[in-house]
Amino acid sequence: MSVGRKRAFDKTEALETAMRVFWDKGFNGTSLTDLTAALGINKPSLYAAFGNKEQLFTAALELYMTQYGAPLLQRLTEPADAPLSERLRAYLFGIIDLVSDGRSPKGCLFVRSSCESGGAAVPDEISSMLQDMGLASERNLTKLIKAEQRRGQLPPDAQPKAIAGYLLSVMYGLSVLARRGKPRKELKAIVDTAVRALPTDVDVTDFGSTTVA
Amino acid sequence: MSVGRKRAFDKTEALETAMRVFWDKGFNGTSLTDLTAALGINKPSLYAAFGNKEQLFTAALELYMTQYGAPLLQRLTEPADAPLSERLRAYLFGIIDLVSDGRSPKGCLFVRSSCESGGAAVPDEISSMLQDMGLASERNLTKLIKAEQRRGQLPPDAQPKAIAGYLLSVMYGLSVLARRGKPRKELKAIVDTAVRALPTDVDVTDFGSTTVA
DNA sequence: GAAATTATTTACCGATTGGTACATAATGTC
DNA sequence: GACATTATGTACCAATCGGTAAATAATTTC
Repeated sequence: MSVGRKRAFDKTEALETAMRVFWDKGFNGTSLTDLTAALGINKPSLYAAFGNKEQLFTAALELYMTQYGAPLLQRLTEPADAPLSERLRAYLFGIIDLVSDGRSPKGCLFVRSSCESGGAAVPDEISSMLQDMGLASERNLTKLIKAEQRRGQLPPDAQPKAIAGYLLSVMYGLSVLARRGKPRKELKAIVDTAVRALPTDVDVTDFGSTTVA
Repeated sequence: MSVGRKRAFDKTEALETAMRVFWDKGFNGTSLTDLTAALGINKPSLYAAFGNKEQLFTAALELYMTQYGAPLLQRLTEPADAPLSERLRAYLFGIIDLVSDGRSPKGCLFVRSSCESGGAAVPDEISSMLQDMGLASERNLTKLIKAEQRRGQLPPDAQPKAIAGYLLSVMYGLSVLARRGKPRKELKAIVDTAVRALPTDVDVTDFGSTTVA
């Protein structure tokens, strides 16, 4: 197999730990000392395994999105026979569980990093990565909303892009409120309000386009 | 009047500039060199005028809230004869103008600072200040919603706390999206969706509590 | 004009930052 | 066991961090 001395730590596990440190302290707020202390390894080992701080952060962010963010997406489509409002509710409840889990830092790593980035305080590569992730998730959500509209889960005059942006806005807001420590129960009440408010589950089967008069 | 050498810079103006640096780079991302460079003064002058970095930040945050945030609040109550939905719309449009103004850093200083704080990466005093501000604005908004409900601008079964949280959530989300550079027009479409969705402006004058059958 | 007071300038402080050179230890190949 | 290869530990680097001591410049009071 591989030649040379074996790594004394689990790389996947170390990345997971690093992710949580960034999640808690942000990119700028996390020092190499924070990382090596949390991972229990020295700097040369960290650099040999992950490159530099910036590369470690991008790897951690990718892990976060694929391991924590992406799995929730299936709640948006399954079960397919459930009304859209219920699937949205399930999805947003999943987001709440993620951003207000007592075992993890409060809030969302992606949201906090997005707020931190943009200026000159964060490397450009990280900023553009966050930008791309944000735009991609927005496109995907818009596409999904459009499909739901075609299925009759939303009125024909609804604007998928605005609705997708609206949902993202609520999601991001939940993350900020969770970071502040807002209790899970209250976050769920917000989601209930946000979902109930949407023009979903209107019965748009065409049983009379002319009003009843 | 005052004795001794006169300050060579305008303190108010300097605080305004410092605020914009923090707004752009965050507390951790802003160095004293960033500040002294932007203000055109050197460190001892900065320390003599504002204390230390932490105190300068809190002063900047307070300026931000009173000068940029607070004035928008009157749109929530005036004109008093306008429907609640229109006032909410006007308020949120004001927020959009604030967080996506080309002449200022994108996003909201309060939101980005809230995301940055909480962990050990930001001094406790700043974190608790942000916490207090957040809770205060939530209380105020809830109180306002309750009053509107009493005036009949919201149905009696609406939950003021959840609605206030919902509005804050949308607001905060808008700030995150604005930070990412989402165009103003799209942000306004989101607000339209968010406000139209609310159960406002329902005519709750009691013209029949029993359904029509 | 002397004294007291306040601001600015220069130069510096110890600590920490992200990052690395180098010697040593452990592993597989031959 | 010799050798190539990879990881670890120590010790270090220049640069920057937040913050300050001390000398000088400007201003009011007397």
